[in-house]
Amino acid sequence: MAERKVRVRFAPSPTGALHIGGVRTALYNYLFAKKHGGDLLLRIEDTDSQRFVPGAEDYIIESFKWLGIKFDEGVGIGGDHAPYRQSERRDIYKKYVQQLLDAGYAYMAFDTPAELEEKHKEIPNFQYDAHTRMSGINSLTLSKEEVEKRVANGEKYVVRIKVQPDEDIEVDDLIRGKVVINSNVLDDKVLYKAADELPTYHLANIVDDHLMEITHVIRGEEWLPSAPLHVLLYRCFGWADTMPKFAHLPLLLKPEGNGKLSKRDGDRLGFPVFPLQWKDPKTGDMSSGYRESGYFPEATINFLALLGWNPGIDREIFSMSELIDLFSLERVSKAGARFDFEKCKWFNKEYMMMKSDDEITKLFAPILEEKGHACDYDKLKYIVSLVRNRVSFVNDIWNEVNYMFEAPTEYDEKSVKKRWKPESSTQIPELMQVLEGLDFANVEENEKTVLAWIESKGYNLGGVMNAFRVAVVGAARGPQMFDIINILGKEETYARVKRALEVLK
RNA sequence: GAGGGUAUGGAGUAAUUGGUUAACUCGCCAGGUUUUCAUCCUGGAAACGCACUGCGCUUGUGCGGGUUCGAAUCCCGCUACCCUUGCCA
Repeated sequence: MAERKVRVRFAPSPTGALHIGGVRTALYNYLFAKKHGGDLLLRIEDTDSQRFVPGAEDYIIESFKWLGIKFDEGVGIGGDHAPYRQSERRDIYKKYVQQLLDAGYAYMAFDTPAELEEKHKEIPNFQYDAHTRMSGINSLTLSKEEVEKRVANGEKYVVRIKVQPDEDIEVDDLIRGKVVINSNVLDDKVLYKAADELPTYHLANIVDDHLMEITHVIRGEEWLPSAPLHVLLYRCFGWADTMPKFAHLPLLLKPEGNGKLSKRDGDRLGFPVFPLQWKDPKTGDMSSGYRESGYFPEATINFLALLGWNPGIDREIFSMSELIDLFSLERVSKAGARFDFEKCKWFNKEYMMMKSDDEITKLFAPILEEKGHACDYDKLKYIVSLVRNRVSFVNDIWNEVNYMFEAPTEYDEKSVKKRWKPESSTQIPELMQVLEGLDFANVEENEKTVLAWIESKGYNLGGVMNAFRVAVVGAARGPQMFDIINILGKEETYARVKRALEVLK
């Protein structure tokens, strides 16, 4: 076979917000494609008319835009293989379904859902397959005339694949090696529904992957059991020689216990499982997103990349281009990866520390405004520079600087107990006298002066400064005191100390 | 029930493809630095069992065997968990 250009796809269903596991699948597809100079396509698999959710498609596109995962072709971009929305490819599927029917690889089945349910009840482990299909109502058991009559009457039927029994089907998986399944355990899966004139996933994904010249199918582990069916379909169509290679990714597991990570876990444990905030159009339920929670897209990507894959080197912080460079399916692990939210936060903090003061200040400015405070840009940048390494999120900065904008209304009990000593009541007024003649903007000079004074008096450095801190801030927190009073200014500092002395005694 | 997949400290994972003392990161604990917090630095516990600050062991990569001079890596059996089992994807 001639060397084909690598082409992979991410093919979500527009049934709601994009799950973070799906994001990781898309990421691995992206990394793989870019690593090999190939293309990544975005295909929308909306063949289930029942589960379609308006807005989901836009949500998906916006999510990837935020994350920095760029598609080369697909919905929202276009390309040579359009349309990329399966609901717009009806005629294509119809043609291929007919091909299967004509070749005898598939048949029409008229059994109603109720009839099938009945069979499930009657026969234990019932499945529509080689052993049971002859007792069904289908084009294999009905006369040609009867079938035609039913179709002409507009009777709803489905097309099922006719799986040949007693055959070992091999699936070569790039991550798991060879997986063999006997065709006896496969059922005659529904390929097409006449009711909405749409194929099911199984048929649509094979037809589209073939037509779109997909070379590698990288998808979640939940697809592994149906992979043999897909192999069968490639054979039925005569496309076996250009069949894509498969790679089934390990699942993202709940942080504790077992099972797939779900939306509920996020709600329950307090972390997002969606890239962007999502409001369910039906229920109105809000789900938080990484973006709104203050995660940087690069941090989210970095964290996700290392969940189920590792580059084999002792480093954890990687840019997208480094990830592309390092990525390989061989280093994807087989076992499901438990979602570690703490690690995710750590990543964000690392990225936070890599940002410039300007970047962070610009991100924080609107938050400050929201809190009802205005601040000169340069001053805000100065403030941000003082506290930025104490938080993991830009959103958390407010909690570190609120006292710079609002005088304390009460004093933290623990801090007072530990830091406000009897001698503080005399030392602090003395300190205020020392400060009186100083220019608060001269931080270094002031520090030098005050430290010298403390030493000359034989006071304890920590004792004086911490008491001062409690008086001004209201608690034992914050950056260096001389920076704080510089920001507050003389007037405000004196007012706060005065009040503290009255309250704390 | 059936079929498939997976298994290394609490979590993510590494281990030159059979090579000796199971590494790294997060988290946790302690110490140092500091004007509090954070950063930073150093150290530690943590992979088997138990009456878990300790003790034990037939030293331990889910469990039990086996092959081998040597096993997390290979073989056999088992267990647990996960996925699939829709006219969903």
